[in-house]
Amino acid sequence: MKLSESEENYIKSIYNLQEKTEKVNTNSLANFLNTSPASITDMLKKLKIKKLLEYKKYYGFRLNEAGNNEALKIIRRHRLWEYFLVTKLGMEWEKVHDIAEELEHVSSPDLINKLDIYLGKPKIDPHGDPIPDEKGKIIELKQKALKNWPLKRNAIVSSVSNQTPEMMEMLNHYGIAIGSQIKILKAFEFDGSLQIKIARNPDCIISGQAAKNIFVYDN
Amino acid sequence: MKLSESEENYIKSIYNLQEKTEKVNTNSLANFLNTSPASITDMLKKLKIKKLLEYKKYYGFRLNEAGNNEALKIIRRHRLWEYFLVTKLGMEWEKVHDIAEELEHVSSPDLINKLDIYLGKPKIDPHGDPIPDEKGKIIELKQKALKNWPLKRNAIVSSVSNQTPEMMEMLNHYGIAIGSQIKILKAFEFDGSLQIKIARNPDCIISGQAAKNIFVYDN
DNA sequence: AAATAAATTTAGACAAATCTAAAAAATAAT
DNA sequence: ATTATTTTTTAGATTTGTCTAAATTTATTT
Repeated sequence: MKLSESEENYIKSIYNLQEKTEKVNTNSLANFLNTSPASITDMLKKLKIKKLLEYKKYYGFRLNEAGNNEALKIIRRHRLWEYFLVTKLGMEWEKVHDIAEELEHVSSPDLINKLDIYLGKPKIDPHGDPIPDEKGKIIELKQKALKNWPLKRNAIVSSVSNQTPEMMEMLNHYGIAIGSQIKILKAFEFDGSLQIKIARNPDCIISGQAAKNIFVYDN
Repeated sequence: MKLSESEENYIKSIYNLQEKTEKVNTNSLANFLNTSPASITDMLKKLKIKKLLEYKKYYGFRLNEAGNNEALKIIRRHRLWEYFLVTKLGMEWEKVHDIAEELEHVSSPDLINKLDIYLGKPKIDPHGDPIPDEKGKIIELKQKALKNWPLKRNAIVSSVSNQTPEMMEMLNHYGIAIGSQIKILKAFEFDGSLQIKIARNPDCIISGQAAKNIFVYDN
């Protein structure tokens, strides 16, 4: 299926939001993409016509199987390019996202498969996210960044990727350590910050930055 | 200067056509880009407003210095990606053009400079065309593909890149050999074929395909 | 040099992707 | 169970890049 750059961006974003919630709603997608809710509705109609979306007016939407497959192709391209930028060009993993965002729209399957082979068919990208293979299959990670964890689901802290003294100090302060029980109570879309509950301590708020660096797995 | 993908395509095409003729005209650019002449006029107005073009209504146009610099940046990206596709991903040089055409619009200077370093700052792309450096400078090649040679300018055949028996047979037939005097009398934009004069032989027509593989230099 | 042909530009229309403001529907609150 | 609030959709406008058809300008013929 031939998709415009814009359609691809919507599909990818819906896919990403679906990781956290069953059904996606207009406002959260508008917020995520920095567009108006009206634009979202417009695009939803198009994607529904293209049969990539389950969408009932006023009641939210989600990708159907075809939509999911398209999303996985886009994500595969994105993550392979990120891997390339970090491992071959020596860019820092915090800085490659925007460039991969552009490269991902170049959609020649031959290019992507050759790139995949050249990179040694990596399974995980520099941010710790899995890279779909040519069939769209992704390895199941027990471990995920806390920022990608669903709301209100218990987890155990498995690792911390940015082990600076400042980071460790903060974790200490909140009583977060490897093995801690953790649960997200609320996610603020505005800045990615999270209200969390650690073991039996009182609730606390951590930044989106911190939430990218704390990894957890199922309880 | 921030340019749209479309603007970039026009600028690059004008640059390429300028290699062969002093002033470019509406119809030849329309033909080159497979659009209508009316679309060309529309875009010329925009590029003139952006001060990238010298353009006098009805009398043709050409890039000014700013336009040339933009063109060189786009061409640098295009040729570096072609080099990457051939030398790193193992694609064939006849097949990389379309993909490079898409990749060239990703315009992060940091990306391109890191790619350049990674590739070893190549000076010539897989088609034998020079790659502009970060300042837009290109090495002066005495040797150029015949297809890029200006009309009615004497040249000497310096080499032939596709030395298949079929190719050699044809060259033989026309009396084309290394060292032959050669001159283009007319170029057919439709298929890239050329009417040429070799030494004192009668005129003949060669295909665009052949014209890509015959290299010449100044007399 | 007047008529014809070719090239170029203008006028007006259209699709894609976006917006703002207003209307409609669903949810929450009293 | 009404009312108020929030969310979502519609209506109508805008920008970019494109088109066709008609008008204009330049070039070519006779």
